[in-house]
Amino acid sequence: MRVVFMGTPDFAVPCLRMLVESPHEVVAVFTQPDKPKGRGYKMIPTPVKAFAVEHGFDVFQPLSLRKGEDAEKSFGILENLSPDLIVVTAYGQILPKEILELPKHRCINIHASLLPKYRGSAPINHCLLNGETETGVTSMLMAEGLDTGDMLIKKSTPIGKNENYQELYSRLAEMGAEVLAETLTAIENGTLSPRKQDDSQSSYSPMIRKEMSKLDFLESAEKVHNTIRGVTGFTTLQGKRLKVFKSEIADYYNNEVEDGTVVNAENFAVKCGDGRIVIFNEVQTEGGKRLKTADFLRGKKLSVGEKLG
RNA sequence: CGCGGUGUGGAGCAGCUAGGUAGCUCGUCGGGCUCAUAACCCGAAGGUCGUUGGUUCAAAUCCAGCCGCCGCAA
Repeated sequence: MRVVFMGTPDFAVPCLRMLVESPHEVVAVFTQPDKPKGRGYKMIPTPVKAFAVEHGFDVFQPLSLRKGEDAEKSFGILENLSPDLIVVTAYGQILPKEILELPKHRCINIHASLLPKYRGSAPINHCLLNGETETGVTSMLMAEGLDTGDMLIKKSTPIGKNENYQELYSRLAEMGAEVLAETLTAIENGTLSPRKQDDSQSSYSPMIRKEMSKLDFLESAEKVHNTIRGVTGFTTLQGKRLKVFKSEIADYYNNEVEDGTVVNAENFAVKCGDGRIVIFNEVQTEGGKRLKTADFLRGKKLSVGEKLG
């Protein structure tokens, strides 16, 4: 099949790689425009673009597919390419009806959740924030609504108790490629069996806002832990910003100190609102590297009784 | 030219403000103690102090450029 691929972040790369390794022909790659990013406003290509360029694909980066000059041009390009299928995953743009109906086999989307739950742009984060124990990847036939299309193939996986966003993200990205492969096979064999989503069971996961990652030690240890896992928590230690990447919940309690107090300086254990303790396992201060707590504490003096936040 | 931090033996840091013997915690190696241990004791190896140049009798430390890593912001 002649396939057009649309995707933007790392999550989409395994799917594109899968297409490269398949017998299908990738005729074009669409990705979001490069944006000035990082310190000094350097222009950074999207991961999908970097991969696509490396493999010699034509890359298009329209500002919008829905309106304006770019949208018209893009539609013209797609018409000319006359793809059999458009594969979309984590592209970051909504496709207009004309495009959805253009390819012979329509457009399919790879989404990182067990639909109809966690529709929207940040399913993985919200899954972790809510302390889900299972998630997965679903492929669907794209419809006009946001992630509302009929489901094709769904794979699930348990979520580790202390698994964080990055870990789950990369697992699901690989799983996405598997789901895509199976979906393509089904399309070729004509064995697709689209299933409608049960809208009454649906939920929506909006974009992550900075404020969501601020740790609030008045909350329960579980909530704090889930924030760390889902969106990488941050707080303040000795006047400096401290990011927390990994954590676990201790099996003991402490109701004698204020919330947010360090109760063990040897493993960076902090008391939370419900009296339970969260242990930080991987942290980073501004200017510093990301470190395992053991390494972090070798150079940083931390004492019991210190308050965070 | 967005703001700021940082680069010191294998790891994490101190030392730099007021230039002049390279320090701490840990790891590694050797030995000892112990029924035994990631515990304890003794000892050893290992560093062009990111890089280039400047100031100086003397630079990890002061000055300038370059490179790398990171926080904020976008």
